[in-house]
Amino acid sequence: MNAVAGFAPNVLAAECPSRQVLKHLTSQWGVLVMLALRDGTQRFSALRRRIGGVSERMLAQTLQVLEADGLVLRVAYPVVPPHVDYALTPLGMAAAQRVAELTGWIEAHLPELLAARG
Amino acid sequence: MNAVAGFAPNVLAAECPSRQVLKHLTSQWGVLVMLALRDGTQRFSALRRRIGGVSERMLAQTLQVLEADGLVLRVAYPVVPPHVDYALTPLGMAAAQRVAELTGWIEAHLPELLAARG
DNA sequence: CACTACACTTACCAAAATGTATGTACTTCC
DNA sequence: GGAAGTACATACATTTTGGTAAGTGTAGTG
Repeated sequence: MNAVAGFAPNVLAAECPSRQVLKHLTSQWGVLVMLALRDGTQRFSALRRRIGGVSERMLAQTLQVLEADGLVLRVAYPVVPPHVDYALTPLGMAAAQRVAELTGWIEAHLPELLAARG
Repeated sequence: MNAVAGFAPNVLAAECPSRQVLKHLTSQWGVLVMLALRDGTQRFSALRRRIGGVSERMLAQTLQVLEADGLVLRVAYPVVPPHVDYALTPLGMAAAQRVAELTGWIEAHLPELLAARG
């Protein structure tokens, strides 16, 4: 399939660039941002209210990282007061689905998980 | 289904206990440990060699947290030199599957993800 | 008999993640 | 006209995370 194969990405390898993306996607706020954005385009402050406990600083930073990875799309309207929309790119939607499956599983099995704490 | 319903776990809520589990599973080394353990029971030092870049300290710590969550099973044989086996519990296997789907997706779409960096 | 392997633990330190507080420029609401 | 909302940036402090190095006790390996 890949004409320029010869290497296969592997997250278990320390030098593999996939590690970086993994870190971004599985960062504390990265996960929650992706999740929140699954419901569609939202503004910065809406996201902030939606994601419990996130600070402005962390939300801004996380969105920038995710945008740089091509997972999140940022659209700023040059108006006052500022208006900026955030949404998932097609790539981001695919990633967010996997993230949602993980978090969904956690939520569904939380009783069992908590029961493990003797 | 749930006789004692009245609350639904939601990772977007700051106080929800699911947040803790999420943090453990998506921690830098947590992800990789779960992934590595999918191949079956392994010993500490084998895991250490398998997971690129992990230190003894972090591996030990991560395994303990995952064990406390009921995701990883630790079996120590009282022999000298020490022999300890680590494996996924049934719960852990289910979780690891979701984790693997996420990392698998990242690995598969790494070219596109890296291309986003202009 | 020195050395390595095993599966850790502990102490110490550096680096990264994160929170808090503040400022911005302007507009709408009360 | 004072307050709140908007989407951040920036400086500073703190918390968390992670690395390094050393120690443990015994047994097999050269």
